[in-house]
Amino acid sequence: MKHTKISEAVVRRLPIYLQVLKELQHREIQTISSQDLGLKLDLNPAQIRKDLAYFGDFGRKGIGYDVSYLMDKINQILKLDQVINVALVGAGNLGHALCNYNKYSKDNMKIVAVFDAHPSKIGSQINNLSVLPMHELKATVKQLGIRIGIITVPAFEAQNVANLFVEAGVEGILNFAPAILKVPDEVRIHHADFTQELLSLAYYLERERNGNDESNLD
Amino acid sequence: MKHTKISEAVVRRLPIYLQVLKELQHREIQTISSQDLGLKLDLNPAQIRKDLAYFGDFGRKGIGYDVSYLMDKINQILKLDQVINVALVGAGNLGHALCNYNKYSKDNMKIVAVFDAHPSKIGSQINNLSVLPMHELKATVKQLGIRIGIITVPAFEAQNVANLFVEAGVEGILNFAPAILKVPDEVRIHHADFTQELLSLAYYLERERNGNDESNLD
DNA sequence: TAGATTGTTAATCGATTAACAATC
DNA sequence: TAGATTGTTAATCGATTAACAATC
Repeated sequence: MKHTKISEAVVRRLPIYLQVLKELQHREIQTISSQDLGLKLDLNPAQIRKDLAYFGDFGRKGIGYDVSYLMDKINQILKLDQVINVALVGAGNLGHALCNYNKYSKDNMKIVAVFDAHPSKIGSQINNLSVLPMHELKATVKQLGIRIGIITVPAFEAQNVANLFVEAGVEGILNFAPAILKVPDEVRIHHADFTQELLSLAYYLERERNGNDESNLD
Repeated sequence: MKHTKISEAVVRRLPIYLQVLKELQHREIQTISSQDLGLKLDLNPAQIRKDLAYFGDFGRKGIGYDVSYLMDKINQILKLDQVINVALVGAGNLGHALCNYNKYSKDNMKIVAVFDAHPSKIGSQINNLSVLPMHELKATVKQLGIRIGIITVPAFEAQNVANLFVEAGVEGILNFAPAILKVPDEVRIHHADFTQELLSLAYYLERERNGNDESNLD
């Protein structure tokens, strides 16, 4: 099946498949069926087959999917078969955490430059990268062919940083600040705002465990 | 409109509404229409009205929504009108980032205990909380009435930590580790795995900008 | 061969959007 | 009053699931 436009829901599941496949490979399991993948991920096997079939015929009838082969294919689909350079702005704790994480990750996305606006941060080392001042952002992005920008600054500065990234020519932005950012349509923006995950989690808690027995909302 | 079961998609939008409302309140704007909210958030106004109408009649025909009133209502819906105590396991950079962020946030979710397995971390201070050893987790959760657990440990330890949280009786878990965790149905689990956001972002990049002009996937 | 499992079509389910009467 | 905007029903759109022929 070819090039219907792929829905976001499908794309968001691909990294999850990849995660499980990595684990299977680690455990030296050669082959997996959509059935078993579905069990691991709480997903319908038909959905998994359909997701994968958008991109090609990766499985074998009667057998299932070859783990390594499928990993390769999903990596290709996600464009992780090429090196993708990433820049990060905001050398705080979160910025540190991402850089560190990245250091140990085995995929082709690499944070290759870190920026911060605060003079006290500039020049400090985050795993063998020197923190650079903001005015070097544009030139660095061009020079290193950086294609993705990560924003880990406070909310009130996030839009400015996004503007700088757009101006510098990145294709995608991953924003960790709790702010809604406006960018041109051709730049893809993803939000990774954990406060939102936390707040929506609260919805599912039981109400009023102790005392304070107010009437209901409605 | 009352108690149809509310879909997850709706619940996940509530914190976003809250975010915009906060900003409007800050700018001393009293009232907003679904139209204008929709413009700010790139959402269909009908959807916003429908989302809110699941929970009550919060708007006024011909006028719109009162900003403060709607904030109060959404806070109630999300149960943020009560104090919700949170524990965090994993005092690394990411753990630090979350604690710090939390310190400045004005809502009622508070990280009130931090744990780590590593002896060198135990006893160290993260904004006026002492990092506690894992064996105190259960008792502390009970004692402080902790209802949500945050996991910021490496992937291979995440399931163990989740088990401890479940055993201690938390109602919800926010997992930052790139791992699929199994928990009983009665415990709600949300994932905040930025690697997945990053990988799915890569999908939307242009393919092969320089050289290496391979044939297509299919 | 018989059993397993894919890729795909058709059926179902759910979420988004349009439209509009009610009303501020 | 006239204009604006809600809450809600009906229409549309899209995503998930079931079912099954093809085939390893």
